Amino acid sequence: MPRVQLQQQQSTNMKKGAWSPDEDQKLKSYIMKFGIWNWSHMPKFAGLSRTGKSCRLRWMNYLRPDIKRGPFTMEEVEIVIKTYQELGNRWSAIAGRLPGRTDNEIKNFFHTHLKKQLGVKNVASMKRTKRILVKKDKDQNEMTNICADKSSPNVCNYSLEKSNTTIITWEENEMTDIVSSSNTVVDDMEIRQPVILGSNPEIEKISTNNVDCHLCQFEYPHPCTLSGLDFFLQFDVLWDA
DNA sequence: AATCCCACCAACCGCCACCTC
DNA sequence: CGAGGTGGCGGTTGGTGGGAT
Repeated sequence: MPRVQLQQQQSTNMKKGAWSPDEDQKLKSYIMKFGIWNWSHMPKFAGLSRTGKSCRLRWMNYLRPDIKRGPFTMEEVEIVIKTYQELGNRWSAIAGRLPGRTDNEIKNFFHTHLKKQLGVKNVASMKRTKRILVKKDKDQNEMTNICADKSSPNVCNYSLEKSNTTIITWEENEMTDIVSSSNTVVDDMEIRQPVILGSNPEIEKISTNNVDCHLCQFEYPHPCTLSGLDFFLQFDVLWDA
């Protein structure tokens, strides 16, 4: 049987939805006793009618003993914002810097509290962010065909071989715009290599004097000295308004 | 009191990378 | 080298609760 079909069949026979306290107890006690050996096969040994994926998610995001619950502290918010600026939407990497917090929790927090303020408009742009970062991780000196969406007239398609130029997304650029617009908290913004946007939905807004030029921005990660906490506090004010 | 709206968050889904055979 | 299995990641969805009307 094809893999996808098998998965679908297994999926339909499995329980879905919210976990009951009984299921939680079964999974927790099984893992405490036998450890994690194989998520796919564990459920039936634990007496659960759940997929391995579902069990893994429940354990990782809720049942793990080292999970930290409750509202985010200011320090944690600062780390989230800083790391997002640095890494983009790599939630697991961000979670790695926040002991006890899960990627899912951080992602939810970001989407409910920070996304609007940071100007993240759509999923496609976030996917681009990921693609760029993966490429950078593999080869710091090579950036090729980063802007994949050739269907849009506003989307570029560059090939930059061994260049110091960095491509950022439109949303990252907007973040930079937000930061740079605050004179009170930004005290040192050094312009280095030009940055080419991955996508610019408002390309016609480009001006020639670089004041609002979205093609010439700061190196990514830009050397902004604005702390994440200040950044958050700014938005806190906006939320209250 | 009823309804609507919205924020929150747990959970699901699809995709991808890695590993093993 | 390719196929299949598994784990991990990120986007999205749907249920729920609380506030507003």
